[in-house]
Amino acid sequence: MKLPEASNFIEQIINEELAAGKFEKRGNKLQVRFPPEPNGYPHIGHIKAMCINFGVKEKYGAKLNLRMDDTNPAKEDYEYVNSLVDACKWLGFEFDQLVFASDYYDKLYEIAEKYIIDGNAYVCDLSAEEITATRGTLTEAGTPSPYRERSVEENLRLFREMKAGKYLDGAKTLRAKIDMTSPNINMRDPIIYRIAHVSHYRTGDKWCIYPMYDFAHPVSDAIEGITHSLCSLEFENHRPLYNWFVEKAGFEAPLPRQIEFARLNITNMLMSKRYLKKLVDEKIVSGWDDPRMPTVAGLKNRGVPPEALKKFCADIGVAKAYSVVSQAQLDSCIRDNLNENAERAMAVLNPVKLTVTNYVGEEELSFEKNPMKADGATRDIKFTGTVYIDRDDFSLNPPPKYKRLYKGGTVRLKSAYIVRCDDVKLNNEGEVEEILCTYFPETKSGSDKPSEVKAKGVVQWVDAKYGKQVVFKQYQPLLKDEEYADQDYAERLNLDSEKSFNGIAEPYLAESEDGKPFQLMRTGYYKKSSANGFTLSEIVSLKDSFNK
RNA sequence: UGGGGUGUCGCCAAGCGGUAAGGCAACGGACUCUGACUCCGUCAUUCGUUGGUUCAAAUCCAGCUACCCCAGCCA
Repeated sequence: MKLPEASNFIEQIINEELAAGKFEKRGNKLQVRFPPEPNGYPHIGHIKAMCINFGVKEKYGAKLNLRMDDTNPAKEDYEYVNSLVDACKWLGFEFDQLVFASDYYDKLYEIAEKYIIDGNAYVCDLSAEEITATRGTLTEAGTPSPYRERSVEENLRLFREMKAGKYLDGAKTLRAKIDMTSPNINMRDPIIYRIAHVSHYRTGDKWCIYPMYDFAHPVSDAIEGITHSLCSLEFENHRPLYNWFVEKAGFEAPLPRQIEFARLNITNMLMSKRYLKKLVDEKIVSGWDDPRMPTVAGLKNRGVPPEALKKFCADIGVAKAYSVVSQAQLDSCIRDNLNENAERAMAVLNPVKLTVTNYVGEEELSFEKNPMKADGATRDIKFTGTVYIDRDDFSLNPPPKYKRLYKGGTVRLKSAYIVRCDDVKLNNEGEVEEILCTYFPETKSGSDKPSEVKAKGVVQWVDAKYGKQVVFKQYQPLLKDEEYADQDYAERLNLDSEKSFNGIAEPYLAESEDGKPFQLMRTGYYKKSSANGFTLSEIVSLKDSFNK
């Protein structure tokens, strides 16, 4: 059998198993799953998990189910399952089936009865507080529940009564009979079913008992025939329990294997669901798709190409070491993709008038749509000699090596002409009101003739007559706020209260008629120290363009 | 103080007993009608630490140390 080249330790494990013939019985057909709980919108952390799972699907021709781990009716809703499905679609990930843990409720119930019959589970009358108290601590063993030795018949009767709705929430639980003295606290008779008279978004009021994750997840995996159950590091301690539930349920080999990897952290980006939900609920942001959100919807809204996110995930790799990836690495992937694919437009965010005093009339100039594409596609832009340039592109006191415009200096108006600044009009406050220039006809963009006149810099401009004015919606950056951010978590992400986080410092967004996004790339900063090249905040979705 | 994990360049991360890949960042320089892009060059005698095994160790063994996870009827 020819094995694909493993690109991470998980695939390495898979290759070893394949080589050992572990899956021959099932024709070496593998199966994985992406199992979010539909209780929030997926964020960039989910994308990493998707890339890992869909990566196995693509590399090994495995089957992949998108499974909603919906075992806690209190938090889940269709709004979230839709957001999860949308995220997969947008990222171009095709799953084989959309399944729900709640599809398995009947089967899960049957297996729970089997545990009882086999003497592996019992109904416990202890209250939540009592269970906590008897569970022991990290260093002390727990004590067995007084209900631990009930007969199979009694357990079965009680469990059926639980299901029938005879008891109040919290009155009883079904517990796995494992080992109250286990050093692994997860093995100290964990709860399998709890009573909750809560309506479920899919099963309605059919059930008043709901399975716990620790039981439902491994068994769902086994039911589906999952071979590799990939999850994040915090479930490592649950693995023995995962195996216990699968084995005691009586499934046949090859049994699903849980493999854990480190979840994604990015500097200056807070991704905890609790935090994001709070931002949405308290209307700090416009919604889950606010462009400042690290959600898939937010990223999409911001103009981030899905391919850039996949590239990012491929670049950062998969490992078990706790890590915080620098946001610069994400930005780099986005920039690369945008630079390659985005159509260009010129825009000025902070306009100042520039008049070419020796220019009369108007003409059409050719503007390259994307200098990275070899097709030479252009669009026409009009020039009348009166334009706006960005205030940052002119200086009254030019520092050394300044490459843009200043009095007496020259600069090229991109795609147009080289101009020389002759004079500047100031207003009462001493601010620049108008820049007066002379242009050099022979320097017209595209002309082959070498000109005497040279310009070191190039600036963007917008024609005063034909340029479109767009109202930018400028978002306030989200700042670290004790009220919204988990302090410890924030500290680990190197959050600096002085700086904005969640990826955007100054997002400018504008709506257009055709909804087609344009990428605005500002020219670099003079000061290399602050940013050599643009940062993410300078590449924004411009849903309209100037001089279009 | 119990158990489970992890420690390789500023940040990710390969490496799996034969003498430290790659990406991001940074720094030089070339080029440029976006100070971008592109290009070329620099960037770990050293792999948490101390010992041991070996002709040979980041890789094997032992001790130490740091950090992360676990005591929800959440996932």
